[in-house]
Amino acid sequence: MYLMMKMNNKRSSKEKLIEAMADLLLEKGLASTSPRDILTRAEVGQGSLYHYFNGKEDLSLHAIKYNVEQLISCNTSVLNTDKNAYSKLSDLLLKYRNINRGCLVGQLARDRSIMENKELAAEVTRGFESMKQTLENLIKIGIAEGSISNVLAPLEAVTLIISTLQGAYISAKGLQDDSYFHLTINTLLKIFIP
Amino acid sequence: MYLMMKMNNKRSSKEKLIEAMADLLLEKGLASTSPRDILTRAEVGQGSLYHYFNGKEDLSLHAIKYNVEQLISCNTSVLNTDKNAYSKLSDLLLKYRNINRGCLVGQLARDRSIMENKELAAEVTRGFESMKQTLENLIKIGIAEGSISNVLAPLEAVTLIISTLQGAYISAKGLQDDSYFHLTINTLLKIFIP
DNA sequence: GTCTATACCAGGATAGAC
DNA sequence: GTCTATCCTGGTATAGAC
Repeated sequence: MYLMMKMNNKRSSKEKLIEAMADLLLEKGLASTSPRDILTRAEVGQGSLYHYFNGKEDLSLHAIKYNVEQLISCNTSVLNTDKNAYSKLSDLLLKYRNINRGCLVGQLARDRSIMENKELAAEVTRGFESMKQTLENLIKIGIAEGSISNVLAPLEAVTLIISTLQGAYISAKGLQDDSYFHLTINTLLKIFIP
Repeated sequence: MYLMMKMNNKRSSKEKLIEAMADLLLEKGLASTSPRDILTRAEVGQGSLYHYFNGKEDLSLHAIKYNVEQLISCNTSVLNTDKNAYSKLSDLLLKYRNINRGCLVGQLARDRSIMENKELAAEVTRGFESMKQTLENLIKIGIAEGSISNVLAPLEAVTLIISTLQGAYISAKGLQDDSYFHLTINTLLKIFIP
């Protein structure tokens, strides 16, 4: 019965609001997203927003958590394959990545309005930490099994990977040429070929 | 006489406005910077803003140009030393870089309001192209003189460097730990040791 | 050129009916 | 729970005096 509710594709107004906001945070950012935008996207009335949440920032917290969970579950599904560590790394950096939408947590970290709010920032940091932990484990396994080069220590490798991934979106944006995203990631991967 | 004016530290209202806006774009971004913010920072009255410029976005264009010129002249001064190419690369990535202010052009590329305006975006892209060209020349010289490793082709190297630099700011922000900025840059530099 | 006053609109939230 | 009406504030720009 409870499962039925979750599986039902008729989402509640509350869910619609969270998902709409989660999208909008990636698309327009917190400051530029107005209540109007949210209501239009969610297809619910204004009453619902203020019934379920204490305003925009409160809804943001739920939306950010939603995005972080999405990222984590996405990463988990990549890890649960039987490829070698290097292939998994490649998948993490290229699969499920939409250059227009940007990184699920990176976009949030770049949002000043979000990072200026301690509560919201903490949630974003949780996402980054998770990503970092996931990558660190993966690198260690890769080095052990020989599919990933050991030129860099795991922590160095992880730091480089996360930064480069985040920056790849920005370079592509700044140069106004999306091909730089893939060029960057492919170059990055090259470094880890044993 | 004309030089006198330029050397005079009594800046004109117009210059004050451009410099104030240039700062604010890095600090708060375009959308979150209001005319009030600008006037306060520039210490000029409201009349001046609309006398010299056609509103906020027009002023932004001048401010962005100002920042791009700053970056270029900054880079030029690093290149005009007699260190080897590797040392210059290291200086470019670490000197004159303020983690709180962010990259002079990277911050602008991350600003949606800026990049949505074709004219403003073009100026930001000019800054990126300049950075890219500067680095590419430097890498080629470094490879030729033997101070920079040739494991990566110049274009690959440049792409990786720019992306990683930009992403380093974001990782530090997302993880809420500035030490990741330097860890990232130092790891990046390691790759280019011959 | 610079100032003050004014106007207008949008963001964000509240109140009370249904 | 959801809707509509209303309200307050601040961003942005204009007008006209000096």
